[in-house]
Amino acid sequence: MIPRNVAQLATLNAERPGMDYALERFTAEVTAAIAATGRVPLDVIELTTPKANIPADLALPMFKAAKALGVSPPQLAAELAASIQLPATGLVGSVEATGPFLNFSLNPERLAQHVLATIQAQGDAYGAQTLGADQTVVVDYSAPNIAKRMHVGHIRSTIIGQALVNIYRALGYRVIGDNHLGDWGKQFGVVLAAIEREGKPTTEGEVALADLEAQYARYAAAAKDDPALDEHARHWSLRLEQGDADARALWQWCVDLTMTAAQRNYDRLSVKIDHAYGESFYEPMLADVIAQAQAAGVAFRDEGGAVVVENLQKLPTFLLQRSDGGTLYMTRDVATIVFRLREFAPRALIYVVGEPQTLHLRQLFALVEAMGYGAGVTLTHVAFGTIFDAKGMPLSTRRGNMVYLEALLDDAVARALAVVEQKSPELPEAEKLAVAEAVGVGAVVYNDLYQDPKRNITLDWERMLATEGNSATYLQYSHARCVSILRRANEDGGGGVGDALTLLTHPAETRLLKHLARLPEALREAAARHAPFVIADWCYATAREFGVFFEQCPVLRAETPALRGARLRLVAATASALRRGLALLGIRAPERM
RNA sequence: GACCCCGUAGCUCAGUGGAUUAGAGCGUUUCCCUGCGGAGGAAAAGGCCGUGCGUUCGAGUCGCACCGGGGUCGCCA
Repeated sequence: MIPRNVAQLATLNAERPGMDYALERFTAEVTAAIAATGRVPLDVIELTTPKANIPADLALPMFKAAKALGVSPPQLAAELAASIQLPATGLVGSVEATGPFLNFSLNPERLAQHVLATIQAQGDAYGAQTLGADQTVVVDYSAPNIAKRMHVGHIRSTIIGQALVNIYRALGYRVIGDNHLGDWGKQFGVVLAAIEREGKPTTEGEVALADLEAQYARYAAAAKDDPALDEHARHWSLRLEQGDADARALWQWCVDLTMTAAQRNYDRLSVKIDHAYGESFYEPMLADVIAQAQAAGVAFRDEGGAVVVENLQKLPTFLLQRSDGGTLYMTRDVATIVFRLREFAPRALIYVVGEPQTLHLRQLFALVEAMGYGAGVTLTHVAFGTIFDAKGMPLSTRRGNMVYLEALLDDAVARALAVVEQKSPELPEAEKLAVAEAVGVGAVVYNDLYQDPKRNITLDWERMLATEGNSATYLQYSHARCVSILRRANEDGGGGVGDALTLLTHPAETRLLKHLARLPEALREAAARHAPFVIADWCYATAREFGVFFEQCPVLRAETPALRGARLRLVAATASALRRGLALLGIRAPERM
């Protein structure tokens, strides 16, 4: 649904007023100039971005066109280079034939003017687009279990999901985040029975949740040897499903306790989820789902009484209802999709769920389609890999190596605070704490977002909390340096003279400007691939280019006041854009650190 | 047994069909503070892109088969 081809994008952008980013305009100008020659059929114009070692910003490979015209690619390239007319005041600086390629370069002066004006005008919204206007996307993410602490199993869904929400919003989509709480099913009966047996924990917050987990574990262990306990737990879950007031009240108490604790984690992670309907919400719709599936002929009741779905797109057989009449999470997931389609009329439904659930979601999507709900909506599973401990073992409560989200954040912040104390002892205490919070939490978030979500992650404290290289800290540090320069410029009495942005033609300046200009494109790619790491990559490349610029181009002591003014504008834009990129990932950017 | 994901530098990762040099970071070895924040910058060394066939003018990228790692497969979520 999101075009990937650059030429397509140029066309698309031209049709959308209000979108006039430098690289899109550059591409449109190049496309128009090529078309104007009348030599190349429009349908073979496929512009590509040359590799870094090629001194050009856009290339037209001539292979296809040359074949169609019966000439050699280098010959056609040379011919076009000689005859093409470039707009005099546009962003295209030059065109050159290099072998079988026609290479186009940006005009540095006009690029500088365009990019800096855009970033300054857009501020915190830099990169905003209208691509998704009038289209709704529902993102299903986080999904903690009620009466339990959030652990590393939820952190990936939460962080990746929120980044995707931010990215889609930036593209203009109406995005609805839904927290599909694990608050139902047979296991919740055990929670209630355990509380009945041992009483509500008198502790608070995460500690109370830990107590509930312990109660749960004791009850489950006892029930192994005592069928009566198991039966009692089942009875509690039944009371819950039938709306028993006491059961419902106790359930609500658990939900409130869990969500209050979760909210503190969400606040620290800059996570805000629009809804939290949870599995329980769909209870009244389940009978209808089962009936519909049978009516549609995709499910049938077998001899044992279970409702079965088989031979669906060659997928393994699965159940929609247990033989004892109970429903399954598949049943609730179908109901959830039906509800979301009716309630939000989305164009796409995105599930940010772990890779082990791939088969379940394939079955779910196939079933929903077979029931006739597939039209006009794209169902996507953004599968993320598993987190292992330093020894490569899966994390589990039983194994005793489980890592809980709050503890993880606290630990990361404590370590960051030690670094802040060492590097910046002059900061006020309150600011030290704030910086440590941003740096520590940022490290945890970035550790999850800097690479493809599909990959498994091995928990490595040293790497996660790295303060150099491709790390959150490096990005935050780059931002703080920008702000520092701007602050000192103000203290010196003013930002410099005028806005002679055409002076920004030093190679380091031009490279930085080109990277800044790429954020809109990075946003589209990140959305199309459901891959926040594209934004992380952009942030990192920007910080690196700024680092080079910082070494090579003095700002406050620039050769002339005009150049100083222009460079200050570039620094301000870098700070703003970097802050924007980090915000998309849910990472805060302190002014000092 | 079937299906899904992964395999690129010692380690962690980008590279989603096109240019005689496959890119980063960490680690290793060297440099750079009489210039704005050294949580920086520059340089070097380090690769039969898991293996083998194929498709193509061209394959890290596409197809098939193997090998290695992770995962899933009717009454849990």
